[in-house]
Amino acid sequence: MNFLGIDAIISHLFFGGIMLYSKMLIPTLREDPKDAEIDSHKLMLRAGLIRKSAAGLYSYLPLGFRALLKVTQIVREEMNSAGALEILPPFVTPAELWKETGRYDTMGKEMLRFKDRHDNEMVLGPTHEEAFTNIVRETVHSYRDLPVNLYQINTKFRDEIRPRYGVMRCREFIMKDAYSFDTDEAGLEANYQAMRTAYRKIFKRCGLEVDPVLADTGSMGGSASEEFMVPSQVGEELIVKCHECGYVANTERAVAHREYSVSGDPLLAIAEKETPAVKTIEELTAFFSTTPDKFIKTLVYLADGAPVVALIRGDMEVNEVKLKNAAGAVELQLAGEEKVREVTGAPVGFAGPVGLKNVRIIADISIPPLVNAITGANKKDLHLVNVNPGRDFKWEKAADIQSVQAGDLCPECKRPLNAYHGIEVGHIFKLGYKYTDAMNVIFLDKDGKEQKPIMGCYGIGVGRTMASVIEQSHDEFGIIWPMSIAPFHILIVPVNVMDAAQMEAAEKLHKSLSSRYEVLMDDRDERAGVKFNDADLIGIPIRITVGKSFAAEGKFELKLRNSKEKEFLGEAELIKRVGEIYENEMAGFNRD
RNA sequence: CGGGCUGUAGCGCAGAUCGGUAGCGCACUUGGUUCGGGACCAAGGGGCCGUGAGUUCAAAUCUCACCAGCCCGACCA
Repeated sequence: MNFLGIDAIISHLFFGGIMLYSKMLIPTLREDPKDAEIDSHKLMLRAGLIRKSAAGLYSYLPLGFRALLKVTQIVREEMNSAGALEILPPFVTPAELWKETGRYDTMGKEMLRFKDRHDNEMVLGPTHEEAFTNIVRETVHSYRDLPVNLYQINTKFRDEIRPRYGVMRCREFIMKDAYSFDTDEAGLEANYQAMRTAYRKIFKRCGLEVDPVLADTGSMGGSASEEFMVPSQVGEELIVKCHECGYVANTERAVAHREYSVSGDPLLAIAEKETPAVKTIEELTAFFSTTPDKFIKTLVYLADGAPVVALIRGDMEVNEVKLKNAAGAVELQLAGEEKVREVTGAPVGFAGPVGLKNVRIIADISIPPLVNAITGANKKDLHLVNVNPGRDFKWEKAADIQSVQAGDLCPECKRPLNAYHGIEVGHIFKLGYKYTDAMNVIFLDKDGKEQKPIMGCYGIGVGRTMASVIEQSHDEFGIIWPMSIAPFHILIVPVNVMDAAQMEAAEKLHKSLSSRYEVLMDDRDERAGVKFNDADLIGIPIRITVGKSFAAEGKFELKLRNSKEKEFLGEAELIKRVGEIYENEMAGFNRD
């Protein structure tokens, strides 16, 4: 074989050869499997792309595996051309690495730990910052070796509490993850932007519309971070977007523009007010005949086990991710009734910041400007009026801990924000020095001085990307694959395999098209209806039928999966037309 | 881990109230008729009724325990 480049070789290895439906394993299902809830999951099972082996564990069958490989190949090409280097580290990592950064204790149960026969502690990699940082620590010692951006396309395991939606959120999954190391922040910025651009190309080539949205950095740590979101009703993330100026952010970290008018009213004397069984903001608003923004809502949380009191204006909701970050906590949850009583001395509904002792208080930025506010008195059936922040209570920290919703104002241009659900298919982070510090990665700069590299990391859920494509591109009959990741480009359907002339023509066509395209031929002795229905289900973009029109006038029927039109063409015209369609579709994925 | 539900053939389900040793549709095998949108006829194969214990002459069915899976909440690509 000529040297064609790694990408061509990979394509050849996986996709070469003449493919017959009868020799494939495509176990299509007529009925929806009862466990599948969302369309992509149903269709992946029905079209014979995947089979489940246990909760959150799936096998990719031939058709699904081919599509998956197409996605990984696109990822690989774009990563390579962005200057990243592919490596293959082990899926199992020793616990010591995780202990170095402290994540062995902070990662939680989604990280599956086990011991080998020598009693060494091991981890099934849920992510690979430590492993990659370690490789760089061992191999990179000079600024001349930097920057590097290493990546893998490899199995990950996260012992999800609740796997669901098939391959969309499973426990074992394929992920592309890259880790960049730079000498300085400018270098990181360049790598980050290169990845951002590569990601847009990757998803575009997969036929997906994505939004890069501002995101929370979560347990990875770091400063800037963006998620690549596929808008979808089944998405598990809530995104707010401004159609005016383009501001897009995950609600976990979105901010809203708000006016905090400081009234010139004189501060009145604090006073108790009996409020028998009046607990919710709604009830209180009615009871005091005022508006919700006059109240200080007081919520008790447990941050890593210790109680934290969050204060927010009555007309707003606390965003727990923001609060968690403000509190510097790893885990955060609303405290139970007993804990509330313990901290405040009163039942739920009567908590307030005045007089609270020995507990951290985090106030939303909406709190300090309040004047003569109303809040719980930490006694049953009692509230306080004319409470003034600063005078009557203090707080450890004031931070933006408020939830942002559709209708709130854009922080950039002050127009109302819209909200939609999205599937997170990729995530890019600027990690900073978190890992290189913890693991003491050193290189010598030009002046021979010891420095630490600055890191970024960049992930793509490969299986999830594939599922998102199906979620976004299907109809009542089945999958509609984009040409770029379809398991085959062309499906040839001889209607009657017993008809020698038809079969001969179909085989000849199969041979001549196979040199340039991936062609599957449905040579099964099945009725036309069965073949057409399976064809629609598995969603190959180009369908060529050899049947009636061939018998009558020697013409092939050309139909595209994404259209209802049929064309009837002789062989030469057909081949030309297929070429046009293919080239045109593929070019479309690369256009800006 | 909390709340709700389900485990019977490869898939979808019935049978359970009323205990008597398992059935339907699809899929599968064979033969025939059919043949452009999930055909028909005939004959077949396939089940430790999730696991274990208990009650009983007898358990898919009643009791208890366990296991697994699904849905709703906290984790995330």
